[in-house]
Amino acid sequence: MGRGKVELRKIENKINRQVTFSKRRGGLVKKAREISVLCDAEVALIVFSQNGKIFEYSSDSCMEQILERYERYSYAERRLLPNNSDLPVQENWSLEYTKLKARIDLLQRNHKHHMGEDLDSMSLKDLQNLEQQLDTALKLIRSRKNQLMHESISQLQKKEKAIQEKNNILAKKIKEKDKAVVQQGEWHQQNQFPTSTSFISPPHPYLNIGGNYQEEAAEARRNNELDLNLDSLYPCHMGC
Amino acid sequence: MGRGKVELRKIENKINRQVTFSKRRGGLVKKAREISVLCDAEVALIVFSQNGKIFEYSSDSCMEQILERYERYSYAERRLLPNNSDLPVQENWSLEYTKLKARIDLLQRNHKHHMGEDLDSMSLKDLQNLEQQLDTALKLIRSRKNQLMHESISQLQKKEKAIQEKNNILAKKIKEKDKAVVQQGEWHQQNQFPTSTSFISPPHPYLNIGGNYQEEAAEARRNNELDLNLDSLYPCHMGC
DNA sequence: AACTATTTATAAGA
DNA sequence: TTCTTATAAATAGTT
Repeated sequence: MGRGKVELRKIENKINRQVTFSKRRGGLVKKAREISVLCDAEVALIVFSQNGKIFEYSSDSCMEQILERYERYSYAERRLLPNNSDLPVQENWSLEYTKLKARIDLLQRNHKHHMGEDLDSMSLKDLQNLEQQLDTALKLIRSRKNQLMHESISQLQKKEKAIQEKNNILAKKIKEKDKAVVQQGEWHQQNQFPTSTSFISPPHPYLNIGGNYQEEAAEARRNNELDLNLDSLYPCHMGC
Repeated sequence: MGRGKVELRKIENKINRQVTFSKRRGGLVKKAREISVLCDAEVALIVFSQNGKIFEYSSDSCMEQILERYERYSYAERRLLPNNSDLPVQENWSLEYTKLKARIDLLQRNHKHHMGEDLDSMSLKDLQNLEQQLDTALKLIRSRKNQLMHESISQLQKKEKAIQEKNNILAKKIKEKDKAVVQQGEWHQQNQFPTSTSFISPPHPYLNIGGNYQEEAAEARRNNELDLNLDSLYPCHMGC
């Protein structure tokens, strides 16, 4: 719009550029105000001119509030932000410091709101927003909690089943051994006075083996009891 | 620009408002891009639609960077002296920096958890804790929200009552005037044919006055209707 | 989502 | 910077 069509690229003439900036800045702010009024929208506009001068517009509520709202919203969208582990150079220290301080302020204010504090400064709309956000978060948290608990339960049930099976096997073996012992006893009775040879009977291997099995089974039962309370599983999740 | 001139105030029709928002949002972003390219400016634009949807534009560098620049600027502006006593005088800047970074990391992690993100790293106990915290916060937030709404309602009711009283007074006045008119009419009937003098009756003053009162009352009712929707009260809370 | 009559923004010139 | 003006661009109302 204007006497000539304009190409969308940097205006080379410095004076022209400055004049255009000045004019268009006014237009942009006007349009921002219009959309905010006409459509009841919340608008924040920040413009830095080429020579570092700042211009800003924000609808009804103050800029800080809109930015805070923005931070709240955009958090989900923003993935890992550039985590510059490299320390900035010495000359920028005070600037860096101020920047970090500001960021901490913002995060702390936000955190207070998430804790239900300092709500007096919030508008009805923001409150509804925050409510919805916390509600969603709470659902996610409860769902995750339930998931963990279900995992614990099913793990316990599996363990219980495994131990029960082991017990059954052990019990069966014991029975078999007992039967063998009884048969052995009958055989001994039948051969109580041997006719031709006298020898010292060695300690019967099966009896000892049987005894070992019984002890093992008892220990398994003890372990079972111990393992069947939740504590043994919690450390996986309770730690860290 | 458009078929008709548009007044600078909220578009009442919801559909229209939404359509206008959509169109103007596009235009606004386009203009923001244009000024940033043509004039080599840094621009950040954040728009929240009435129903809370977010739209953003930021020139070349990312939004976060511009906002940080803004924070830095506004922070510096707030404290007129950029290098004031708030800055630590330590020579050990790097330690200070690391500390702040750590604090930010902590706050950010915390915030994510409050948003229901990154829950996998949390233990069952931590989850239960967080759940309780959010639950408490949610209760506080809802309570504050309700308080605001109740305030709105009672304010509206007060307003309604005042207007109703005004209406009653107006109605009473009209009745009185009507009565006066009727009496006047009767008086005229009694003196319809004067015996001695003939004169032209002037337009009766009371008739006009009565008419004025009725108009006033009608207007009051119209104002009543206009003022009784919630929008007129929201700005008290919606703004900052 | 397109169209188009208008209004509005603004580039260039003064 | 500000004003003017021709013209490009945006958009309100309509289909």
